[in-house]
Amino acid sequence: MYKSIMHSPELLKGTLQTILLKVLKDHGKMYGYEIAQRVKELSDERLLLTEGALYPALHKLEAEGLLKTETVMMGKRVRKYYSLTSEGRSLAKERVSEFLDFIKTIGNVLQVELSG
Amino acid sequence: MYKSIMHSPELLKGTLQTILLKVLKDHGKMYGYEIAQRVKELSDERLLLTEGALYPALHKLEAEGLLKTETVMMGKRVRKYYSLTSEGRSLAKERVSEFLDFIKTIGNVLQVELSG
DNA sequence: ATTTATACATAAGTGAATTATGTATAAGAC
DNA sequence: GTCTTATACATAATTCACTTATGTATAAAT
Repeated sequence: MYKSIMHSPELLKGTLQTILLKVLKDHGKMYGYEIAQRVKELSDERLLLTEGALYPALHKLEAEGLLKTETVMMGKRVRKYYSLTSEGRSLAKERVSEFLDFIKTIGNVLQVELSG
Repeated sequence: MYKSIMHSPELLKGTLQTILLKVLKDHGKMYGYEIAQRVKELSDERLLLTEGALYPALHKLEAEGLLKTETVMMGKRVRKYYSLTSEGRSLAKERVSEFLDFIKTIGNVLQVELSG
């Protein structure tokens, strides 16, 4: 994935950036693989980020100045830690509130109750 | 659109089918333009379905046997009414529950409250 | 010794939607 | 009476996020 177990992978489109930003906001400095694990855990195995989605998305956010990186050698293995820049932090906030607007709007159209 | 005013049009991807099925389930036999108007109204102007998204989506659902059609001449103008088949009805139900699962899962990952 | 987990990366392909066009009738503005 | 807007359908070209597939390499587990 960013796929799977969720029956409608299409629904997930557009949420990846929001998830990356918010998870980094909540958990601080993290490396790619760690983010994937955290998301898997938080989603109760429902959201499995694949490398093909994850890494390009992180690179893009970095290129846009929303994330900053720090590469660390763990023994002989490379780890690239990502954290939010100040712009990243404010975008995280914005994206989450957009997501809440989005589900409220769709909820109205679908006429469903959105209670936790 | 299926776009616009909503700041993150990306989020909308994958919800169009669900919306079409559920709106048809709730409002019965409708034609394309009418569906677009209804969605606009239900979303308080936030979801504006464009023809380029709407008609191909309806055609696809029809081709898959989820919708049936009835073409009517209104004076000299054509109107194509769509309604759910029984498979369409059951898919509508499934899609809505998938959507609820989806927002619950994403809500957990984003650690947000989803109260109506 | 072999499989699985950790850890990164990128290229080719898909498919839903966007953007752009096209056709045509009816109503409303002025 | 003409011009604009609304009604009502349709489809082709393009975009771009994500999927699928592949590649490299170390470390742990069985």
